[in-house]
Amino acid sequence: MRKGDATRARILDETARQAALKGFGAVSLNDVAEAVGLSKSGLFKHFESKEAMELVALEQEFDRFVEFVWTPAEALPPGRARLEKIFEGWLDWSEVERAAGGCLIMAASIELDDQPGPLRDLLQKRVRQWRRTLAREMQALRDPPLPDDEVAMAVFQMKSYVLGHNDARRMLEDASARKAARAAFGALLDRLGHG
Amino acid sequence: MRKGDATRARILDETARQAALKGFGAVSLNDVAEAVGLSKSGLFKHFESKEAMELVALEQEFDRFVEFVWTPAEALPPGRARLEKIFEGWLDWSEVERAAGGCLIMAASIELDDQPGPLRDLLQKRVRQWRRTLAREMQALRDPPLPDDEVAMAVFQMKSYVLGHNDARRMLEDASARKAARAAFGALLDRLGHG
DNA sequence: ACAAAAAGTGACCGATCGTGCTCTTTTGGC
DNA sequence: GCCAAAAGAGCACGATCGGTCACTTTTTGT
Repeated sequence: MRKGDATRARILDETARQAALKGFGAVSLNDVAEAVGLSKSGLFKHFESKEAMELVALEQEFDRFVEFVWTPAEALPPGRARLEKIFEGWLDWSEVERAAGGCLIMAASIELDDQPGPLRDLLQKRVRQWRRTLAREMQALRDPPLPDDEVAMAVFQMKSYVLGHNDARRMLEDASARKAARAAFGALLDRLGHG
Repeated sequence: MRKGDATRARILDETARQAALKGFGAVSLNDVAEAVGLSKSGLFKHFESKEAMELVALEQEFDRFVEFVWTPAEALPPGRARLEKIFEGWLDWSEVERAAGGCLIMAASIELDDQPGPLRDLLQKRVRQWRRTLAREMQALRDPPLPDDEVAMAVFQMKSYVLGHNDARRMLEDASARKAARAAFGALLDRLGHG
């Protein structure tokens, strides 16, 4: 069964890649199968349906995100340095990840925000979970900790800058996007720091 | 020929509605035709291809955006009040517009950012144009005007908050999204005001 | 080495995709 | 009211969609 696991992993990779590029709705089983060197029916030995395949691919993408963005930051002590590490890792992720397709999570968030189903449910669950993680890190910035609504506002702004960076970088092709995002986030931390 | 124009307008409306809901790639001529009460082939009397139809629909969506967000603000004198009006109008647009589908422009930006073609070209052109408009308004905030890079940063943050609001509102279903966006933008204007 | 289980193929299904064609109905200018 | 032109219907096309099934090949545990 080890051979099968490797194939399964390649299928999931390719699914995530194509979903980031063209959207989940536009992923074709034929294209995925061809890209991994399988026949279309071969896919069904690993997943019972296209939707099930996409669900696992999205789940795996979140795991990869956590490992890429969170795990390196976890080594640092809670506080500003850790938050900056998270932020930089997040920007890296949306630039580097999946080669040309951009961040699958952001793309899926917009594509699925009005299409009920298991994909949307998973997305909502994990994105909320990530937001709680960010809130916890924000609270570690100050002692005594910030009130909840101020933390929520800070998290809102942090995520906004990541989204803005993605938009500026990918759609506008603005080379200074990262500088702007970094400056905005730094200023946010400054404000929180000596409030 | 007036009858034809009315039908054409309904086709474009429906195309934009479905594109906002499911993405341009997932719009089906059959669905559009059915929704406007036409046969599929009837669509081709108004547009020579699906892509041409989508292109006009997107163009019209930008015109609508300008009228909805910019035109009401234009009545106010340049400065903070006008910028606040723009920002509020922008948030309204992304909440109200197209009923359930969210803002087509944001959705298309993410869907098409890596898919070359006329749709992407149009998108890029109009989004850049809108950004220049915002920059001009930001410059009117101070006398002497802000340096260009500070203006660019302010525009970056403004758009980021709109994107963040959209994400929080639609994906996270966070009822306080608007409050957070408004607070963040107000603070940005404060910083710019007495810099 | 051998059998069982897993992995993968190819043909095929009904549905739907975008699009072209011919034909009929409707509309607007005179 | 007539007539050309515009608007639209209906059908069929080749391609592709997700998915099934019977069959063959490969891998794995023993």
